[in-house]
Amino acid sequence: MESPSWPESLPDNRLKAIQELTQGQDWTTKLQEVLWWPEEMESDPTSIDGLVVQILMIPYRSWASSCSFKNEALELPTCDFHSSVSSDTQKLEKYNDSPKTVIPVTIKKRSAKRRKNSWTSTKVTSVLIDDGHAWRKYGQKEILNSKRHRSYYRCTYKSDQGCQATKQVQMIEDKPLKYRITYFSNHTCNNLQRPPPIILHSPYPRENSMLLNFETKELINKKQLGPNFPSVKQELNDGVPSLSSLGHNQSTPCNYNSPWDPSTHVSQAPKESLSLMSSWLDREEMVSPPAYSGLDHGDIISSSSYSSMAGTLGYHMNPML
DNA sequence: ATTATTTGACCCAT
DNA sequence: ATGGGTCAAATAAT
Repeated sequence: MESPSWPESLPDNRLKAIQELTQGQDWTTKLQEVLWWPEEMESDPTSIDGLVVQILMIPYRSWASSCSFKNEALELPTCDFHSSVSSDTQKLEKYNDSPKTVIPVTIKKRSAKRRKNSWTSTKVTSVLIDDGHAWRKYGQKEILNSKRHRSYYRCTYKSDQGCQATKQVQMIEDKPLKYRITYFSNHTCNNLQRPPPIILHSPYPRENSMLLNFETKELINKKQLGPNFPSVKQELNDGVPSLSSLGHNQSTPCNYNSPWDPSTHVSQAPKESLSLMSSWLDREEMVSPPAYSGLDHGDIISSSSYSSMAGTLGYHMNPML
């Protein structure tokens, strides 16, 4: 994975922590994809398991990487990076040694064009799946050489939080029904108005509604769980669970001297699962332009993908399962 | 010039 | 009041 260009003045351990978090964001995005479109992924359950373990290890590893600061707080310049996302519309003008430096940005007043080198991900699906994000349709157009229109969606929180995520939905076939869904840019918003999409819906919910049990690696029909199965919202605090809610239940207070080790709470993935994971990561359809890691600086901390996945994982820490 | 994409005002449902 | 869809116009890319 190619790391973004960080200021040279950042200490190695801080850079490492940043890279750990960046890697975690990338993995959670991939795990989200396999959960949203399991029929398109030839993934082995053990590879999912390994991926989950790796993701859960991220807070621990990034903490371990940064703990050599001892009494120095880990002051990642999240807000500054967030506003310094490299794009046509935002220009980084200055960055000096201090992580607290406020980076002046120039915002172009109006651009009707998406940045050329933005991250994209394309999926073809027979059902329009609720991907867990809030979208607002902002346009629809008949496309040349196609009988069917293309719909344009932007993140609901674009005005609130400046989230640049957009998606396009276009029907490409009637029989069998097929839609091409193209996502542009990662979500940078923190809002999770709806539960993470661990419950997968289709037009035929009785047949396809299911849950993924990380411990047994089995897909469970929702109806098997009965009507009292808790909703995700019960586990979330303001939609975004804290790390402590991820790693500790109520009866296990956080001990900062011995950080929670997720590998002891989730069935340990065999080493082979990591290689399996790598193999299907190679197959997945993320499309990134050259020399672009698919991550904006701001994604490292505030990625909704990470938050969403954190919610998902927190949910499955519920003893109900 | 043509086409694709985005903005912003407007309308409607809740 | 608020949120989401529609649509004409503006803007960018080719």
